[in-house]
Amino acid sequence: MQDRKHTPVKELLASTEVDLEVTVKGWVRTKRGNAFVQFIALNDGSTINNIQVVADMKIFSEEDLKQFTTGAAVGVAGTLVKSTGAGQTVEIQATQVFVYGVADPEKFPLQPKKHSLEFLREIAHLRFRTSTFSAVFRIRHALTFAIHKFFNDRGFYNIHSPIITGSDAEGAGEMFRVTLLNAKNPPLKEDGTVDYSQDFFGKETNLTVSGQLEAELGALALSKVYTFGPTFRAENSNTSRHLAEFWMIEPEVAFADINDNMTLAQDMLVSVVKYILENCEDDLKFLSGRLLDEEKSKPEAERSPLELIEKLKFVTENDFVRLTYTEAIEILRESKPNKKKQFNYLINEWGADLQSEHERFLVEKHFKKPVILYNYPAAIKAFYMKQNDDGKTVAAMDILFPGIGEIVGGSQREEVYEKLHRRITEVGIEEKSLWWYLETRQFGTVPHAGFGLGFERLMMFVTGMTNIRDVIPFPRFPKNAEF
RNA sequence: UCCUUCUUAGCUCAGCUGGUUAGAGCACAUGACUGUUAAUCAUGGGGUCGCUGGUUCAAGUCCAGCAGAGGGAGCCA
Repeated sequence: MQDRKHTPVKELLASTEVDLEVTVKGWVRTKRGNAFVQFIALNDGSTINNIQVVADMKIFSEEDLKQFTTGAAVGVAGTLVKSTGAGQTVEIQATQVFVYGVADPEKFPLQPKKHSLEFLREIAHLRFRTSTFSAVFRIRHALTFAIHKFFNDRGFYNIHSPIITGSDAEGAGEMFRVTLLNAKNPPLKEDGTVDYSQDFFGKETNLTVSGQLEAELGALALSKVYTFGPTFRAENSNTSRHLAEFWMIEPEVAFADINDNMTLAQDMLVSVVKYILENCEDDLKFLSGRLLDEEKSKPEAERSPLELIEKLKFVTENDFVRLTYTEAIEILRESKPNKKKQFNYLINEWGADLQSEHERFLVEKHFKKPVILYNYPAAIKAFYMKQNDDGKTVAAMDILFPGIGEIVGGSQREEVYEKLHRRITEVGIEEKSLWWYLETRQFGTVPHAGFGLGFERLMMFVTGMTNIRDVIPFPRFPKNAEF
């Protein structure tokens, strides 16, 4: 049995031929039956669907199947036949069985029943074995592939930006320090502060919070590049939308402005969602059903008006709304919740930062579709963004998705040396820490633009999972680095 | 970090205004049943009621602290 070649369950289920001798290897999901015949639902992760193994108890003894319990790893040889039962088209009439690894039913935590996502998060080493998580992680693979495919098809080059960075000026959030210095007794400088010149890199280093600045350097030679890698934020964020370690996609394009940037982001989102709709139908159907079940327990007002697949199609079939920050403020100021003072933060004047409740209102109530907001007040945005001619806004854009909020944040970058330099001084960043970034504005600078897409946020949208900790295999968040 | 809710069997939960031996469903074990679809039916075992302290004749239940989790907010992707 061990040396016998086996066929993935996915292929067996798709087979149009029957009466074939086949071998299958996988994990037992459930076993049921009686003294005369036993049915085993077997899954090998190649698909969400199980194959049914039928064991005629005239051939097998009870002892043979005793270890075929939920979670056990087994091999089965037999004949692929048309099923006489209702739940499946084909099944395997077993002639030989083998147990690779037992799973003591008294101790194996997964049962053939619904478990809470919170419980499964505590056993992340086993949650791959559930239908929900196998579906989520198959989709995670497909989405990764679709993103690389989209950029490759468009002539982008993938850049590997560094994970350990010596730059502390990205300003995207708190960083994780990378050091080999003795925490109890670090070398000190004369003024009593830690002397990082004696550390491994001879300077302070951290885990990256963004690959954007490095991507810009690549774009100013290769024209179109993107990064797709892990990023780290040491923020004490305890929400269902934040992780300490997450994956980000950051394209950067030379000779491009804010409008090109918005178009690229929209095209990318539509393209990858389409890819998932076309290639992950079974998994999407399962997740959609799961979501419907979950929503049944919610009050009607909180339920989503569209089921998962409809929601994805809605994105691929409708244009995103584009409007400026200024227009958004007008809409919000005149909105019912603002006039009735239902917002926690009322919108009174231009310049206010938009809160989640405002973004939600625009996306979920007012437009009811993805919204791209652009031309934000300079005061509430990062130093590297292109300063518009009006003297008060920058060419920044955010894409807001229903249920998730900000999924993309990007901008045209400031390519004029003097303007960038002035802004860096204004916000109080040490100029010499960004000498290399500034220097690109002195040698062959061009207008360029890019954005950052939170991969896990996109995963949440595509899978309908509502907690970001459930769309990454081993989530990292405050007080948790298990596994 | 702030607000709020929660923590009872392996899992999902019930346990009212404190009152004798803490319940259910699923899972598990045993038995029954000739094709099941998270099979069904019967019987059975299984709990230091998150941790520490307090109030009380009496605490799963009330109070305080701590820890963890959920939801919301801030920061953002």
